[in-house]
Amino acid sequence: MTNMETNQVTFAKALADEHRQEIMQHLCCVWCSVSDIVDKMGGKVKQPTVSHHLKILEDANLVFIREEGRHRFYTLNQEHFNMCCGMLVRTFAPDYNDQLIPPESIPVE
Amino acid sequence: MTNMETNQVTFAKALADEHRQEIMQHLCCVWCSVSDIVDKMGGKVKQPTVSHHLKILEDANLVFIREEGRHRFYTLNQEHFNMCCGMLVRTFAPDYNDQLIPPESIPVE
DNA sequence: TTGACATATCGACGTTTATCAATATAATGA
DNA sequence: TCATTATATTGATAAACGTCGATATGTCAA
Repeated sequence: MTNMETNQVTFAKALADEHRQEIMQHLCCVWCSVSDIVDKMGGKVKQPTVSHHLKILEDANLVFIREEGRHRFYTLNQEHFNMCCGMLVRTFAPDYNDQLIPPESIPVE
Repeated sequence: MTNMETNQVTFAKALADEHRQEIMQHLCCVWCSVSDIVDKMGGKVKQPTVSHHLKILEDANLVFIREEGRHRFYTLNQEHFNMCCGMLVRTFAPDYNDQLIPPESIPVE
């Protein structure tokens, strides 16, 4: 393993495809089987392609997976997604890192 | 123009390369000429490659450019970077979107 | 005006990636 | 058991991408 890429690059690569982002939208807040996603993609891509994209999302830790019989259900891992975006902002937009304020720092009235 | 890609895909593609991310780090909070960057990359890539990467960042609106004589200075556009990350979180991590609160929504005491 | 410097562009090359048809694997129901 | 369904894997193909040497373009200094 000579050329291990960083988390931030893995994350960016996972997002760097139109169809993959559309799949991610379909998996946001919802559990879907592979064939569900194929249907939702409306013929734009075939089943093996969807499986391929899901594998990339899985390798990037961007989906949770639940196996049930012959089905495999996927949903978006929002927590990890949020964490990656946080890292990106801290790395590449440090001037804006303070512009969002964590709720616990706000005094109750 | 049949196949215009979304902002979020353009943004992700711009980040989806190890060397490009390293260049972005070198441009964060600092103005650099092209040859400055070539030097900072320590021989990993040549000048035409750096120019190529800078063009991709420029097309993604991720750098500010200042021309000065025969030099071209670049620096990271943190505001746009931050905005893109915000869009991504709203799109793909809506459950975490409320965990950070914009300052203007907080009443002064 | 000339030569050196800074950067962008071009053209070629090898690698990576997205895609699909075909097939393998595995679970289900008849 | 057997046909069907759901998904993953394989192998092939084309397109996209990163890289560099060579070169074009433009600026500066002597």
